[in-house]
Amino acid sequence: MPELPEVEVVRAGLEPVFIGARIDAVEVFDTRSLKRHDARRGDFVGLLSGSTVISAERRGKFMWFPLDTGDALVTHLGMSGQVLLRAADAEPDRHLRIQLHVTHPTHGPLAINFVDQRIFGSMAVDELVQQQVGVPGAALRTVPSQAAHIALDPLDPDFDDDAFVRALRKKSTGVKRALLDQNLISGIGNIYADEALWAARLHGEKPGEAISAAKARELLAEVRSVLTKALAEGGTSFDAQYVNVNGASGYFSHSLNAYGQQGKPCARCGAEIRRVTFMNRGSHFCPRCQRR
DNA sequence: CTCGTGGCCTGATCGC
DNA sequence: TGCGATCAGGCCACGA
Repeated sequence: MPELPEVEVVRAGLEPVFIGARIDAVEVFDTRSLKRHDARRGDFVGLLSGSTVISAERRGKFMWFPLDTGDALVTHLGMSGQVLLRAADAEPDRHLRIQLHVTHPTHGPLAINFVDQRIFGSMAVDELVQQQVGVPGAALRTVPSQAAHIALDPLDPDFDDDAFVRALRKKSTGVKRALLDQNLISGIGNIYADEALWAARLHGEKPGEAISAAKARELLAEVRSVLTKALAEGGTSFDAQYVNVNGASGYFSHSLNAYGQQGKPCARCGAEIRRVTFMNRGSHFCPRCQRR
């Protein structure tokens, strides 16, 4: 459920208290939350203990926190993950999977709780690698090896619009599948895919190769618009002290035009929004505005 | 190589 | 009241 805007809100909220914090101790309550951690690189707890966080980064839905050891703590929220900032002596949260005990130079001792009901998310310690990605001539990027295959997100200044349009227009598969392909464009999940397709008046099952270059650029513009609006709403709604992204209450649901709107009139033409199952997930669209 | 499907996972909800 | 089935969808492994 957390897509780019929600993940960015978490990243930005953690940044001021995480940067400069030393990780004193780590408790893993459920090893399933370490499924993306490669144990051959070493013990998760051992690799983190005693290290200091340098920065807070994000690409698409991956977040990572480079450490003074040269590695990075990688976090993916999956479907239901949260990173909750708590007082050091706070009561444990429900579904607490991993807890970091940290000390920050000015904020003092804190607990950082990785909470994840459905365990689609994860934490890992991974090595950082350098890569060339994005528009030609863009500066080298440093990224965890496990996120190196993830494309830049469309809000990244180095995102290559031309390359995206070319790649989309070579695909025989539906445009929604392409929007959800994190190797092509990152940060978009089911909700904002449906929203962007509605705004661009595109049916999600329309093959990429059947979309004109102009329409592809329009879609990209709508993707950016949807993500930017959600980011602006999310950025104002969270508590600076406690970061809390929750699929139910934290979602920017009051401004949705397609997702979850089945049975309601289309805000543009009044036709009834439909919901169908596509790619094993719900797809919401206006049958009049969005023709296949 | 591209494309499409199944599996992981828990809790809320629904029908009987 | 209880119980099984269904649904939600992030990513990845795998097979065609």
